Amino acid sequence: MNKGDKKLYIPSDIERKWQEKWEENKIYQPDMKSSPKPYYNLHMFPYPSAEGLHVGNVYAFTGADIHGRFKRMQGYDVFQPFGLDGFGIHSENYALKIGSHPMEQAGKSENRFYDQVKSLGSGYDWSHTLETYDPDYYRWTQWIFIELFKAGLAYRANVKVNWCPSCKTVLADEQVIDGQCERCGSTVEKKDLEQWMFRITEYAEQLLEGLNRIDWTEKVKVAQHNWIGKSEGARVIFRVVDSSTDLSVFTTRPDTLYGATFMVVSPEHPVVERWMDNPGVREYIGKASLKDERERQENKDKSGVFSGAYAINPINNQQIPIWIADYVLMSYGTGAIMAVPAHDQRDYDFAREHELPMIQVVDGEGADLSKEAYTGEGKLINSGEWNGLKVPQEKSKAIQDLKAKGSGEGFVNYHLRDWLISRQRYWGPPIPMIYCQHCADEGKSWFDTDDAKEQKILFSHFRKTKEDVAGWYPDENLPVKLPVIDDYKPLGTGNSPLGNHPEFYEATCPACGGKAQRETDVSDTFLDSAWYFYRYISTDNSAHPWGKELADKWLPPTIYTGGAEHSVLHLLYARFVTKVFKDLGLISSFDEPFPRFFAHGLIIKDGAKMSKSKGNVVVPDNYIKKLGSDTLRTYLMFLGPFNMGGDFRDSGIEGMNRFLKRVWTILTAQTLVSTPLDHTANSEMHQTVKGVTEDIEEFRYNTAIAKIMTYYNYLSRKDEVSRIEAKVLLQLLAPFAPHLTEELWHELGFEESIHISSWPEYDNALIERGVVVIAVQVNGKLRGTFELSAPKASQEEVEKIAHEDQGVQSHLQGKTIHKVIYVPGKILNFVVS
RNA sequence: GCCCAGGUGGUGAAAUGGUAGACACGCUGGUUUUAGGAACCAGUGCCGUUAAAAGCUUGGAGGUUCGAGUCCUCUCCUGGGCACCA
Repeated sequence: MNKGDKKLYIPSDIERKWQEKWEENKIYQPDMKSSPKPYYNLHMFPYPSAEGLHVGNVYAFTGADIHGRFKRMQGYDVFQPFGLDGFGIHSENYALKIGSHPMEQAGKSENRFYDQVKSLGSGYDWSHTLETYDPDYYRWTQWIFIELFKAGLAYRANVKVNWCPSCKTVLADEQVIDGQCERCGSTVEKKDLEQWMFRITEYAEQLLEGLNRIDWTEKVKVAQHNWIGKSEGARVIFRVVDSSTDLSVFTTRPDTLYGATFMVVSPEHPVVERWMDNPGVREYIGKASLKDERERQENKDKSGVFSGAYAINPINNQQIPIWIADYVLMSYGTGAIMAVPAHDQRDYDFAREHELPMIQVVDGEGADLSKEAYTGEGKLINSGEWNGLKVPQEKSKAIQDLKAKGSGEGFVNYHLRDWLISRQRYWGPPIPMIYCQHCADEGKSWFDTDDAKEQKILFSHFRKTKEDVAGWYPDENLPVKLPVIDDYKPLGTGNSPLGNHPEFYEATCPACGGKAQRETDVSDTFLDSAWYFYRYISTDNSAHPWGKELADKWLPPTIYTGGAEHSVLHLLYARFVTKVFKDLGLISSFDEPFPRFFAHGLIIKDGAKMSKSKGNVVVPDNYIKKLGSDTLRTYLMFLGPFNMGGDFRDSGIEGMNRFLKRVWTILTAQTLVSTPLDHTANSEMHQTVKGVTEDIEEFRYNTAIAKIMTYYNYLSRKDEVSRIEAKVLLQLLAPFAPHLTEELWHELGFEESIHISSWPEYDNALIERGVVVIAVQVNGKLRGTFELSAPKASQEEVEKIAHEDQGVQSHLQGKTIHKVIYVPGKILNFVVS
């Protein structure tokens, strides 16, 4: 290369070219069957927004791609797939909005999205793509539903669902924000509907325990921990006076039972029905049900009504009144509580409001019941034989006594609820179940069939579900295809649009052969995304969702990267499904899907989250066209640590483009020499390799890039750059700027791709510098520095030189030196007075 | 209220307890260019100064240490999540 044949860096000239070459040469396609060092580099697959690729997507994909490229150069057989999470309410709404059929729209979005992603130049294996709306994919989603059903983990229940009166549809919990519809802002109502549920609560303990064994971003683990929300306490049974009914409550403080002066049940509690005609009850229930979710959450006032009934406190046989109040939620615990106003602030407030008695049973420091409830620790008083117990430490004594009396037991309650899987929507995988009224009338279900008895089912283990599925049979002729219908708009009747299509729902009962009906709901799209990473490894397998042999080799994914916004839902569902697979024997070697998960940060724009409504969404296309994908990628990674995200600014991206141009120039505009490196050059190079290697390993891409820049700055000041220096510079930069480095790599004369070349090694021995700078401090303040050409010099020698320094001298003058601290090769501190 | 994550120049940010501000952006001056842009060179925490020196500086207050952005205690502020969870 001579100055004469200088060529300019024009990204559009090289990026497409290399992308095609890479695909042609299959450099990102490991041999799934025989790769000796499998490394499954997974990142969260996106929802293919019709607006196209978002710069936040680019950030997430690039961060994962850099990791993959780095591992590939380190000799791993990196499998990095890409796919689309295309089913769901977002896509459907968009289709509705623009008046195009979701299925048609999916095809368009798919093409556009794949094109855009390809223009990023990431190292994906494009022969293993998947889309959740592809029948070849969702047939297995349906298969999984059936597997869960057979295990007794899918059941039907009447539940309160979120209902948006304006959009006339059911919403998922995650689509309700502060009690309002995320799209139109209407206040969400509750509606009773019979729905399919997954018994995720059966796995609450396992899901909690597993968190201890996985290497995840800490805050995500904490979020899951809180979501599962384990609390340990007791279940206590209260007899209702003059009735054969019992009221069971959950409490974390059974030790304060002597202080229970009344009970409170939720207005939705079934027991309330029998008190409806007592004074004020019907009126209160009516008022409470008028309050919407939001009011109930926001108004923390303590309204309530006396039910007219009394209960017996099992520990002292005292009669206490039963109240009905909406501060007790039907959805947590048993929907009824024992109120201990002296030691629970909410009960305290309620007692004050309604002039109910209060008995202090815990005596501790700072207790002042005239002001507030005392919730701290202390000794029991007014508690009969429990007096003197240290609580809450010794609360197990209370549980023991309750158990002995037969009026309670230790109990663990979880915040986690079962997973509501039904959606009355069109754009999702149909739930593959068939319902037979005839069988239902006879109380029969699939669990009574010979089929069921033949299959080794776990039903007995998960008991209590059978009655919830009477009349239901799985349809194993998969896929149950989603038909193309024109009236796919949500009905708002609690029925899916498929419910208007007899040609879809009419079926034959697999058991009695009579007329039966297909389920017309589709499943939650979180089910699609709970297992997609299993499918990637064998997208063309038509006999099994993933294939045992490949699963043993490639699963679980070596690393998973994605946004922390999926901390709870997606990541929890995937863990649940995996644990079920393990219990069903579908997988054998692991029970956690993501042994390592790294949560990346969020890209914001001018200090604010990007959103369509704010009009500050950055679309990457133009940047790629104008400056190239390499510039955009490297710029995004330079913004800050990958786990922190960053603020997108136009001015910064130009700067990154200039840096890449300079790299281009230094390697094309001068002749590379092949003379051996001197001591300094070696030290600089090995130091850089070490630093960059360690930074990439830890996802500190920003400092890795800074170190590459520093190295470039060093090279640019040298009279001549050697071939080995150029080679290393390109290799270190290759994961960030794959096209530019590939082009220059070939200019250097290499035949094979830089991306499958071996990552440079470093030698610690060569890093040591010949000259070090020693900082001299007096009483901890910097007073001078000097160069030391013998880094191993003794303290005396160093002190001697330090004394010669003018600045140091002036601060030592007239002072007594008490102590000298020397950190070899770094710092010398005189302690004087 | 509870739980996370953060507070460092004009900006994004760096710093195994050891020279705070690496690396960039921006800005200033210069070279080059018909001009603009680009490229290259020099400078750039604050205060001060012709230039230095001295002084100040990691939200605030204490503490440990020869030495603290970093460790400890208290406190203020910002962002995010959960929230009448019994």
